[in-house]
Amino acid sequence: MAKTPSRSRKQSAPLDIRSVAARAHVSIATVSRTINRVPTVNAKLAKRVWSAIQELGYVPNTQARALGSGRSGMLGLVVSEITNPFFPELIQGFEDAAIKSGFEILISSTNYDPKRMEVCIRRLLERKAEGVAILTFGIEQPLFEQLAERNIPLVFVDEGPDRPGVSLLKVDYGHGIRQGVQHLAALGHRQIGFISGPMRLNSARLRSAAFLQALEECGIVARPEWNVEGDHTLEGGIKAMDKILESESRPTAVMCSNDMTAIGVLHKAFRVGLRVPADLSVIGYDDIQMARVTIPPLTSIHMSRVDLANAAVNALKAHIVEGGNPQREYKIDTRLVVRESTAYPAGTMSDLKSSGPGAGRSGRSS
Amino acid sequence: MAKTPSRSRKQSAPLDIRSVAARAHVSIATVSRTINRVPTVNAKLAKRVWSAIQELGYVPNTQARALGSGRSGMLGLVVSEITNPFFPELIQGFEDAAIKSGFEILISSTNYDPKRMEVCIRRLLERKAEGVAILTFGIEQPLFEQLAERNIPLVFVDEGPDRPGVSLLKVDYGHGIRQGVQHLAALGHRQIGFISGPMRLNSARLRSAAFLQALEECGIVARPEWNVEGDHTLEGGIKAMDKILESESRPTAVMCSNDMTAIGVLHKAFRVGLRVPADLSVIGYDDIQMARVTIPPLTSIHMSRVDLANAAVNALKAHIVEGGNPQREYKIDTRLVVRESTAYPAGTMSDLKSSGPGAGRSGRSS
DNA sequence: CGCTCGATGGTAAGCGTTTTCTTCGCGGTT
DNA sequence: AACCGCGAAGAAAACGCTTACCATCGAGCG
Repeated sequence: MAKTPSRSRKQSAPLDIRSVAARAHVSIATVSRTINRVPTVNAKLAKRVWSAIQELGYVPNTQARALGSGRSGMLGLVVSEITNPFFPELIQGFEDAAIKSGFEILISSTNYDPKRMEVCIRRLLERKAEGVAILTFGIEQPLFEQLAERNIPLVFVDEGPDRPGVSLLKVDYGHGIRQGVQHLAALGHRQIGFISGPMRLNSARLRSAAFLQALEECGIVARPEWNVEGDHTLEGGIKAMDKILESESRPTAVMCSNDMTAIGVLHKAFRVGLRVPADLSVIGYDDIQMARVTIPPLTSIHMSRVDLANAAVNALKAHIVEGGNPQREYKIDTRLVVRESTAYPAGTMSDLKSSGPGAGRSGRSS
Repeated sequence: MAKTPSRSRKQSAPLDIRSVAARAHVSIATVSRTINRVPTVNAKLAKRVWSAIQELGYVPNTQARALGSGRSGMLGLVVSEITNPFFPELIQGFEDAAIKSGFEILISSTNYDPKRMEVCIRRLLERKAEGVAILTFGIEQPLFEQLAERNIPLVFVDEGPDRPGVSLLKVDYGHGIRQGVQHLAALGHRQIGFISGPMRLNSARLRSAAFLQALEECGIVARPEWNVEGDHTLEGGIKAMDKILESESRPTAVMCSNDMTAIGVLHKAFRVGLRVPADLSVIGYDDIQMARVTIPPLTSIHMSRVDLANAAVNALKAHIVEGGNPQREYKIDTRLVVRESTAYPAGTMSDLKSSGPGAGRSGRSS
């Protein structure tokens, strides 16, 4: 296959569409049409063009393409922090979905920093993203006004401005959380704590609210001192657990607003010698991959990254390619995944083997 | 001036450089120069231009810019899999460094899939990346020939083709691994296993080799049945540990080629009731954030993502902006971080409290 | 006082595509 | 046989910006 004349040292040929045209003895218009698979080009010519492309090793210039066509073919994806395992999984899904729909993606992570966020937005604007998914689970919406004003299709999680072009991914936090609380209640827990995410994120507020409601539905009274604000990080989980342990009595179970927090809690429990789940049951949220291998494996509420990503891409695509006034909201559901960080509270492991949905193994407490 | 008045009617303003020029009563050249901070523009004019930009909310079109200037301002970053926590941390660092140097980044993850890799490369080519860092720790170099042929500055880890424009990040695996082995040896371990990464990755081979050498240096004999190939994933770690446990005797310590593997090992140990570090010491590699909160916290060999990222960006920058024939290799060092997954092997915790570098707490073995 | 020179700002020629508009060739009507 | 229509390919005009080159103008100098 060594077709390169081996002497192609310096800049040699510009290697643009023109050279392909010359090589194939057609006009550049025909080359362009061929590349874009316009059906009207004669099969014979097309073949010549493809060969020329092959032989020359020609690669079209995306920038020029975008400029000429006015279409960048890019979707923006804004996430909060790439180092939280939840997001890479989400990014992966988004990328797959985007590629499947013929788009490329532009990733930006804001690190919860408004300044960075502005930079992100500017970049998306400059690069002429055709649609942007803001999956930060936050409320920095005002910042995205610039995008909305330019009529760029947007998709937010939970809530966003009511404008044409803006879609919403409505996560049903309630369902999973209710399942979680019921699971704990069925196991016999009555003392349940909650570590929320940063309350400026509405996803965190919604989860917190869902928790309180579920608690109430189960007839359990919430104890404010066991309801502490975390920040969705490992350290935040540790600190929050610290706080909970400071209160005079401690809960028999703790539910967390995300898995990183829960892993922090697991760690803290380990530090202070609390056995999980014998002495303390822990439930996470998100069900990241790591949850399967924590010690013990973490019972968590699953929120599908793939569903989320697909919904986001579909929402954007609906606006970009189909146009019109498509569906505005997309439901994302959540569900409890029982593993081994939850069990009967200590001293309760009587003989109610029958109850407790899915809590097969119980505590290895004495 | 107004030679194309028929325009102003259509869909609002085109909001291009022209409109800014008009608003500021200067030529588009001046606007361009102002934006690019060419020093020869009169301060007064510049100010007018900036105001106009501000008032109009003008945002330059990157594609047009790239096309006009022939500079895309993009650096490509190719990683293996974004869902392995090591990489997001690396990406973060790379992005920060790139931005600091005035570049934007284009991320591609290959998922170890040659086909995906080709797509990545094509994308980098199409987008005219000015330099590409291939931080996959693998050996898919042949695939990157296309980039090299087009004289795009490249940076590889460990080894790469000896061409002008190609830089190498030489990771000193030996140092950290030797420290790790010595640490284990000092604790009294003589039965040490190793779980490698996929052997097609040369980083994995190098680590494995470094381990064997360090072992020899310490006068410990390697046991083939304890030296198994993993794949740098959680599941891989679990499976590999499975295999090790199948052998008739088991090692008192296991070293892993990365932290994910080690976490898998921790999990497996938990499953079969082996206490870490009392019954089994475990050492990871990479020192990802998660290593601090595993149970027990993981002793690991630290390889700085930030150093790696900075070196990569610097290497590329050296070629792109400085040109010439800059430094080809960049050293990245590694070092042991002792946490709590390593201790005296069971039955050895005599009274040698003094020895054992940093192994303060020993097993809580009986 | 006329001339040259150095700053500055403007004009216009690209950059590599897409896409509209033309042109051209050809088979079918009348 | 002249004419139409039609489909396919070419010519050329954007696309929004950068930048080489040129024009202008005030100032310094002989």
